[in-house]
Amino acid sequence: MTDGVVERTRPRDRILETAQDMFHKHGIKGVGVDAITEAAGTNKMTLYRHFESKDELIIECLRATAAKAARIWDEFEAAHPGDKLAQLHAWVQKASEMLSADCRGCDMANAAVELSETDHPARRVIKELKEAQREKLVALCRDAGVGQAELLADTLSLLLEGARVSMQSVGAEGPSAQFVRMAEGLIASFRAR
Amino acid sequence: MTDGVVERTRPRDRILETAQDMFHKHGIKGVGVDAITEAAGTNKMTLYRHFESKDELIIECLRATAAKAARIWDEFEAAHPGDKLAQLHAWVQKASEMLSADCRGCDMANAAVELSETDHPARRVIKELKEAQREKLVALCRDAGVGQAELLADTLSLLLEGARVSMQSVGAEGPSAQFVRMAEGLIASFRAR
DNA sequence: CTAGGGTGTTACCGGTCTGTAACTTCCAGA
DNA sequence: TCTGGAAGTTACAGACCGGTAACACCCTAG
Repeated sequence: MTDGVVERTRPRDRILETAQDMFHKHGIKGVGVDAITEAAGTNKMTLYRHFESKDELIIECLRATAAKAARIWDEFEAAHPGDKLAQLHAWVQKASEMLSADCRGCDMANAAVELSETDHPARRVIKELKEAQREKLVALCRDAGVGQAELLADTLSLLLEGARVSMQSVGAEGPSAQFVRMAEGLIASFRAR
Repeated sequence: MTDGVVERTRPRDRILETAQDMFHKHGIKGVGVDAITEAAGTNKMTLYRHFESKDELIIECLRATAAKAARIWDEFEAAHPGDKLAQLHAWVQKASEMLSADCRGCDMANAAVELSETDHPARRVIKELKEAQREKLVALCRDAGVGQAELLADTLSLLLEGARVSMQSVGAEGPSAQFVRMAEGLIASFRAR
């Protein structure tokens, strides 16, 4: 009925995709494994045959989400081959599009907030994935010919991270509405030096 | 023994203070009312005589935290009476000090992430408190003689919000380490126009 | 046709959660 | 000294949680 993911895919894939969606919408601690398996059209035993624990499932979801995000970078390269500055502007554009009205923020950042135990197994994965994203943006800024590429990349990172969390507390009409203006202003300012 | 808040204060005050601390450290969904009352040196019945539900306690905690934050603004005025630009720099300084190694971020933003249900009673409170903070920063920027005060205030807001969530995912050595440089650069840039 | 692995089903374990009931204890103020 | 309200205590309800055991099923590869 309302499932949508039940089709002829393997249970493991359905669980992974459903869990990603539900973790994103309702938060990690807001979703139980029972609810995930039911929405995925399967059952708890099958989940535990493929994932040794809920924590393991969380980690796999984060990896899958990061992999999806990484694919977007390929689109930038495909749309503007070799033109790194255009790709940087495309990044700003894409980022602003993710700030839609019902934005629930970055899954990795949200997970870091929810999983407050410093020794939670997902934390090191989050750190790794976030650092990889950071290096990508730094490289893009550098290849776009910007001086102080690290500083620009870090500033843009914080702006986006802040916009995504700000949306959840004050909504889309808050400070995050000005994200494109801020980001483009920063890029212009850094390029002028 | 390890309590520290037990003293001769009223149970309601001890519960409120303890709950603020524990919600901040472990997250809202990561702390049960039993744990709060035990740490506060009281019991569950007393909690429910003073707060009609956990949600109500959450809201009171957020209000108390916001009230504490508001008091910091008075310190700025006391330290630099009438000098709004100096107060703005003091804000940057104070903000960066909050980005210490074990920073757990903004309680309101964290709550917004954790309480994903859009109709949760705490959500409207979070929005109100965050909007009040925003207006304060806008007024400070304007009174400091900055053109486009709203844009500067919103940019600084997003930067800080981003820095606080970034700390939780990648740690203090990540992008948030450059917060002061970014903020001061922005202020200088806006003032130059 | 048959064997076996992936899957579904049901029931259960021990623990935790919010919230309540009924009763006792304590202490301050009259 | 008496009294009334605040606070503590114990027990419990009802729900949900992550995770497991035992068993039935079905479909495909040989």
